[in-house]
Amino acid sequence: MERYSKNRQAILECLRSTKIHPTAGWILDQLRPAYPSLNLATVYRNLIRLKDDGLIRSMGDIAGEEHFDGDIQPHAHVICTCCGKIADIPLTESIINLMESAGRQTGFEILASQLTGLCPSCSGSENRKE
Amino acid sequence: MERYSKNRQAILECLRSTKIHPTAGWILDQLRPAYPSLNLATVYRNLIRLKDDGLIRSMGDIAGEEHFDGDIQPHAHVICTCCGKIADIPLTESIINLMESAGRQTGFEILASQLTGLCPSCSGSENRKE
DNA sequence: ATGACTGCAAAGACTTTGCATCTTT
DNA sequence: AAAGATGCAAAGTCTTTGCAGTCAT
Repeated sequence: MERYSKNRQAILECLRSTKIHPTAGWILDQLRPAYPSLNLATVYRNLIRLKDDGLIRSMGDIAGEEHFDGDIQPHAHVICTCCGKIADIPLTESIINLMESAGRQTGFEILASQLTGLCPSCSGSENRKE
Repeated sequence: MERYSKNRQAILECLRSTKIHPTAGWILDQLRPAYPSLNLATVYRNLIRLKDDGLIRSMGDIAGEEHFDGDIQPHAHVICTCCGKIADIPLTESIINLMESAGRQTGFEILASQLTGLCPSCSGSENRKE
């Protein structure tokens, strides 16, 4: 069953050591120098595995690509729906309360809060894109 | 420039008349009976157009597909990261406050709040998926 | 040895694009 | 007639899968 894998370990560490919320491709790019034979399919497979094992979390698809997060503590993000930029926001008590009350209301087990909108750079341009 | 299009109008009305948050494919399925020649590419093109025009809003990719929302008022969703199920939650004052304060903190123009987690059906099974 | 893990290439799923044709103005 | 909108098919992205070879136990 569970078996050690240098690749998987590297992927997990890569994810834990960055503050950005990377995609499979970004992780591959990071690890390629040290693991020249590493393959994108392997990255995907291990990300799925790590996610299923609860060691990482997926942020879902953002701007067409799945983003992952090495921080599995409940926390919050702000995401630009235009360019995909992601910012962390501190997990205030009001957010925690919100997550809890929404969970009670809906029966969901709320794990993360993603506020979406337009980042400063997109806010001006995208509103009237053209 | 802007020109009337029966297809675009139908897509917009379809989106406004449903409470689910559909994908391009779902919209096509709905409209096919009345618009037999309607094409998926046309649906996509018009969704992009309507989104750029600010008449609809994208919820981003959920479970691999982009979902759209005919309700452009700021509001909140709960999304299951396992099966993609979407639930609306009433826009309470605490959520509004949260969105505003996050906006101030990050400089983003916050438009929606998406709480993610596991729905009741996935909560039991997915946690220990296997 | 055995079964998990990997690399590679092929296949999938959803979305976008090119182009000739049809519509709206 | 002119410019936008559409249908169809081809091309693009990102992701998953099949398979034979490799590695950890």
